[in-house]
Amino acid sequence: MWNGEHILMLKGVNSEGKRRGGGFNKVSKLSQQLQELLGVPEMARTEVVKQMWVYIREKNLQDPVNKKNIICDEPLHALFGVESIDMFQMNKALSKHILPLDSDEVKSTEKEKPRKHEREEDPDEAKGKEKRQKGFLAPLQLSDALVKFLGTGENELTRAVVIKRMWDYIKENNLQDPADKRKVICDEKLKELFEVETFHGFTVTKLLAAHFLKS
DNA sequence: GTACCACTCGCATCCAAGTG
DNA sequence: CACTTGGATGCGAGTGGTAC
Repeated sequence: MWNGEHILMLKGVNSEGKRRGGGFNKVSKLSQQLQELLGVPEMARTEVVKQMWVYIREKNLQDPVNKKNIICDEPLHALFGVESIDMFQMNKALSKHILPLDSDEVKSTEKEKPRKHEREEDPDEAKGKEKRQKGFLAPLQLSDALVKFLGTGENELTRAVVIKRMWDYIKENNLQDPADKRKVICDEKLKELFEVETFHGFTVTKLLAAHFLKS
């Protein structure tokens, strides 16, 4: 028979059991109704499904004609708002009752990662002018063309800020290739700046490199 | 020589049970 | 066996000036 190991092998998980962190395994917060049904406030999505099936079999709620169909008893009816539900529909319906822990306030310790904000508020620039930002955070001199393109008059920005602005612009003007959103189709302004028709999202920094002048 | 950090999206991954 | 459904998550892709 197929045991867990075989399945893991099939799934491409190596023998050391190194598994990618799956979103399914993440413990989530349950809605009030689901909490009442299952008796716990938090559970991994996979566990929820499992428990639902335990419950369904206990109560014998499967439609004998079509076992994929589940006849809702009162608690389930309250939960899903329907008389019966297809097993796949149930997964969909369940998602309304499985909430990210984030929505609950800071109960867990580590989940909070306001790294971006921390950095935005990084006081280095405000307080310690003499302490120049380093590496990626160091502001760079922009080419005239890039200054003109950005249209803000700023001639010194960090790489990260420029990249962000670029993507803002790309999205605003809907320049992403719908077939592959990593591809960008240049409009006139971009063509002028980069002198290409299209470019790959990853190469933005490469293209931009020509517009960062060494000081 | 190497780690650092920012940006973006696509993809594989995780699991359950029943059907074809 | 492969396929169906749900969706969050982590990785990987490329770049590069600077500090260690």
